Amino acid sequence: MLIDLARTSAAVAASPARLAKIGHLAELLSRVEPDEAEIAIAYLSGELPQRQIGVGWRTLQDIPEPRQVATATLCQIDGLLSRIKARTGPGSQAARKELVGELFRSVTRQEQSFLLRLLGGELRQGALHGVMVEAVARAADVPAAEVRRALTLRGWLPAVGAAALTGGVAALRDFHLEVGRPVAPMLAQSAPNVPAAMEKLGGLAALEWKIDGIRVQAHRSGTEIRVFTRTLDDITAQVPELVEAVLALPVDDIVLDGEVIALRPDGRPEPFQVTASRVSSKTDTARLRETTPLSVFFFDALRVGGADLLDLPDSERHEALVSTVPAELIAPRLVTADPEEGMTFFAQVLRRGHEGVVAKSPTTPYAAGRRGAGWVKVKPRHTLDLVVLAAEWGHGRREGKLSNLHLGARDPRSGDFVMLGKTFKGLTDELLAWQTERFLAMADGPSDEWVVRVRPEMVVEVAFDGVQRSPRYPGGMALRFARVLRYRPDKRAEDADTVDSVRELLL
DNA sequence: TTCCGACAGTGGGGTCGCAAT
DNA sequence: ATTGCGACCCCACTATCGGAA
Repeated sequence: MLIDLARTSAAVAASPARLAKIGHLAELLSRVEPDEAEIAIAYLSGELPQRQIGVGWRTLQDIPEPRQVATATLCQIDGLLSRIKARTGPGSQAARKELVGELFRSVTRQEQSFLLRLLGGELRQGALHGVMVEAVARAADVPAAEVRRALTLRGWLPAVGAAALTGGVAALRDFHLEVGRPVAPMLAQSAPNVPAAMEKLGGLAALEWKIDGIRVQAHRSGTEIRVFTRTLDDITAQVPELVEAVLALPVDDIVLDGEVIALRPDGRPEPFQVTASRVSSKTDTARLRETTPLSVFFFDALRVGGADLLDLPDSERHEALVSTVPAELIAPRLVTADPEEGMTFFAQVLRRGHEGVVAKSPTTPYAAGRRGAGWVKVKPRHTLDLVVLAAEWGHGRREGKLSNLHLGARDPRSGDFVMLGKTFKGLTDELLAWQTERFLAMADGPSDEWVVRVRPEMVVEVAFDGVQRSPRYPGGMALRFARVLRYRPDKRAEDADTVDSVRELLL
């Protein structure tokens, strides 16, 4: 029953202790029917078996009154969500809205609350994937490592969890790396500079170009090629250059990890926006590849010639990569234990216009789907002193606190401030409390339900990765990945950085 | 007893496709 | 032709729990 999940979710949200959350989830899983296990695991880890159904925050406004008695089963809900997803074409928005209304009319208030959070993509119960893996392990009475291993190879926890509940360890061992079925890619931690990254790895490190493009996982079985993104979406049709490159390799059973990027004729990278536009365009690919060709840089091999390499150390996987893929398709790499040499390599990468480096431990296996300690990325960081123009009320654990800051640079000609973007990052609870009080006292001008405008007096030091062209902001530029470093009460607005100094970074 | 790895949460800018206006 | 929504590309950072040291 849906009500069982709603109650479990509420209990999970109410217990701060992770072990207690795991206990609640495992208890539910231990009494779920086999044919509904997959749905239950998906919902309670914040996912839908349909993945996306075309319903977002807007469609979830104006929810009808609930009913009094809970009767909905998981299969009924799942069926309705599939019908919603299937609605496409003219009239589909109204049809979806109607079906969403039907869905919410058929459940109680507590179930509505659960479904709202689930469909809105914000479960807010302090448990998603990571906690659910532990809960599955406990409910199925199998080691969590076995669940994680199967998940690595299958990429979809509801399927793995359902198998564990019905078939135990034996069923989990049946999962293998399958060519054509994507594996959750390994992610990197970060460090402020190359020596720090190398120290994290224990000295010896393989440094590779960090390319500012789109992560790709390329599968080939015979002459069949499939290309997947970080979230395991299939983008094969959008990247014909990559398909041809993989088809030209001498091995026909292979899984590679890499990055695609649009390069200019001189070999320097286009801005990320250009690559993103090219890769997400589904029409006119033939013409686009003439004007904006894609290049690929592979940096890992998960399978070569029928052999799974996930558990091998990085150095051996890279050897396999080098022996199968031509050098011009591989991210340049330097193995060194010398921080000085590492810094030189970093400087060279930046001079060529690329984003930074990823330092890798030569000994670590491929930690699929995890932010493994074996990979550490390093990027340069810019900072500016900007002026707070407004602040937005936060959500969730930031409810009642002014959170998201509107940032402006000084325009020396007009004396006005030009907005360059927003940030909510880098703020501690203490800082959130302080700025809420402070900005309410500084409030000025028209404020609405979400935004409190303030007198442009408070200077804040902001770190960011770069400046990009913006179709949205008045100065035509915006900061990428802005985050607060600290407030500068010692500075006045007149001391803040100007739009001219920001524009210089746009080059 | 302290340290630190892993997770969840809180949102950022930009782009596309599609349906509605 | 334009606008709004949903989905997805890139992402940083803090708080917290609980096992490791």
